[in-house]
Amino acid sequence: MAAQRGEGDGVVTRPGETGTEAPADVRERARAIPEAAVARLAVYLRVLSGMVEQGVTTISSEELAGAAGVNSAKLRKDLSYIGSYGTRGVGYDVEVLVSHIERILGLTRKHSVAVVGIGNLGHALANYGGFPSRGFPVAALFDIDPDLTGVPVGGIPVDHIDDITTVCAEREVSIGVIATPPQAAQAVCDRLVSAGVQCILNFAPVVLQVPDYVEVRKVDLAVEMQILSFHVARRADEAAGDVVNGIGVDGVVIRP
Amino acid sequence: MAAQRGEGDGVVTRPGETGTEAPADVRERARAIPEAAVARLAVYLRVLSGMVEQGVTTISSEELAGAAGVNSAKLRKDLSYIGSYGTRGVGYDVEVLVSHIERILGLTRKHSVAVVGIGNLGHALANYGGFPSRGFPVAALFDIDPDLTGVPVGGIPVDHIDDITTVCAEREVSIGVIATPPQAAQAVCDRLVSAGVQCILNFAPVVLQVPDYVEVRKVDLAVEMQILSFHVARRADEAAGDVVNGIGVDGVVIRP
DNA sequence: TACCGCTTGTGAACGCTTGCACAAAGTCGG
DNA sequence: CCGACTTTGTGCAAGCGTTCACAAGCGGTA
Ligand SMILES: NC(=O)c1ccc[n+]([C@@H]2O[C@H](COP(=O)([O-])OP(=O)(O)OC[C@H]3O[C@@H](n4cnc5c(N)ncnc54)[C@H](O)[C@@H]3O)[C@@H](O)[C@H]2O)c1
Ligand SMILES: NC(=O)c1ccc[n+]([C@@H]2O[C@H](COP(=O)([O-])OP(=O)(O)OC[C@H]3O[C@@H](n4cnc5c(N)ncnc54)[C@H](O)[C@@H]3O)[C@@H](O)[C@H]2O)c1
Repeated sequence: MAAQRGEGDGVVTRPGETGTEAPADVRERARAIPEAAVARLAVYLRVLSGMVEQGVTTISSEELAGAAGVNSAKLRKDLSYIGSYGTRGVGYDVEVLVSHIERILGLTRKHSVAVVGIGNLGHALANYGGFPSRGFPVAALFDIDPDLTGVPVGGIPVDHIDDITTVCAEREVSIGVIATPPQAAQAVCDRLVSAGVQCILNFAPVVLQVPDYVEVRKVDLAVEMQILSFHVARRADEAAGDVVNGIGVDGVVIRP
Repeated sequence: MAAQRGEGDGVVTRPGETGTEAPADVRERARAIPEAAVARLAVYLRVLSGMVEQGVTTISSEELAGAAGVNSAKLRKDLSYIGSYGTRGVGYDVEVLVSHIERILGLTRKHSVAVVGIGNLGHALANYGGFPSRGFPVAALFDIDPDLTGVPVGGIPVDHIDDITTVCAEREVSIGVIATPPQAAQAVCDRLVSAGVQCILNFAPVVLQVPDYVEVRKVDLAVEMQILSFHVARRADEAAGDVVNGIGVDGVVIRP
């Protein structure tokens, strides 16, 4: 059972398995791409797509880094993971970069998405135009409520959860999105996995148990809020603690 | 202008500034809490809250780690950042742990939330019961659409975006949530900051520019999808590349 | 052609995070 | 009261990720 990855996670790169070390082949010098870099590549791609629309043809690492909110050295290192497509003294060709990032992220293929749980959040997701436009067509919607079955949401009729296996197979769903109440999330997850879905995006505030070969990412908004809350508290402590040499109200040093 | 933190970010802990080293005070031995640990503490808190409801009074690091999907050593280290509240040979008192995590995360105070942009996503957020129940009451809703002004959503009437400064001050909003179209996000962000909001959760797929003292976290679902897509591609390459010693179709080694 | 200035790509250092392994410390049964 | 067993808390080492700094490379110019 693999734990899912999520927002606050630090190191998530799969470590190269030691032990069965393959011979030092020349081709082995190419590196695996750190997951943190993958996440940033997706951001660069979005920024670059905007650049293309504005008619920008060339961009330097400094400019792109500024637009993406990262350090330019980090940006160059991230891009170096996918190859050397820049021109020294000039910068990067925007369209070339876009196509290479898309290739690495596997966006040359379409990835059909299924949303399970068509409540408040599920409706918003089904209606969201940002998924199809970025290569993730929403191909199926599921709910347990029989009153919803057949009702079109965002142009797609809702199927009953019991049909999940056949429908997912028919429509070649590769990504499942869980937007059910937390109590139902694990069961829904299990059904998605049985249906052959190997990538899951989970909005329910529960830790899902899945086989190792399934990739789970979670989005927990309450956790995001709590991290922000921590920073509010940190700031308050800082302000109050300045007079006592940086010691927070609870005796915990916030900034050493 | 500080870049916002988000899902895939790795190291986000503010490094202790070297140079002006304060005298080695006894109280200084306490450590700052790494941001990665803060995110996990929020998860532990959620799991522990569930335990309380189930009537569990004591839990070992092994059990809690399993329920939270992390290594038990990591869990113990995370908990050690906030103090020593376990009993050797027994485990942790669930309620004690809950209260201490809540204290560290600043949840003893209520943090009022304002949602800006009451469209598909804004409606879902306003109706979501998970925020108030975890200490984040939604105190204000804003939209630019005059037809929405005054309409109650999730029990709260929508205010016009032009009133953001006065309303946020009146209701002591400390967290702003941006759910507007991307084109409007930066302007909305600027207005929130002017209104004194120092913590922002951004759903719009844009990189926000904010002053250093403002904390931004972003949730970009398309980026999440693209990370999943990368793993799909990785897997496909792995399967295809097994015959050529782990080399992906593009010559990029996915798993060395 | 030779030089100059600019930008990329990357080796190396540094610091954070993780995971191991174990002493310390407490409980429980006898 | 003691000894065996359980579990915490943490020093330490290894692994990643970030950042610095600079040689290498390219276009433009004289
Ligand atoms: N609404 C939000 O803004 C928001 C924000 C963050 C997280 N979440 C989380 O997302 C999830 C959904 O939230 P929501 O507000 O949309 O809830 P909701 O109650 O509005 O919708 C849940 C839907 O899931 C369906 N459902 C229940 N059990 C099911 C099952 N076994 N199989 C298939 N469908 C099932 C229900 O019929 C309902 O339509 C929850 O876990 C919630 O914690 C929601
Ligand atoms: N719907 C989703 O599931 C989803 C998922 C991921 C990301 N997002 C992002 O969230 C944002 C909102 O998505 P949505 O689907 O709810 O869009 P939407 O068009 O349904 O709603 C946007 C709302 O913002 C309001 N608005 C526009 N300009 C404004 C301004 N200057 N000030 C205040 N309000 C303003 C509009 O009146 C509208 O009510 C977008 O940036 C989108 O990319 C949405």
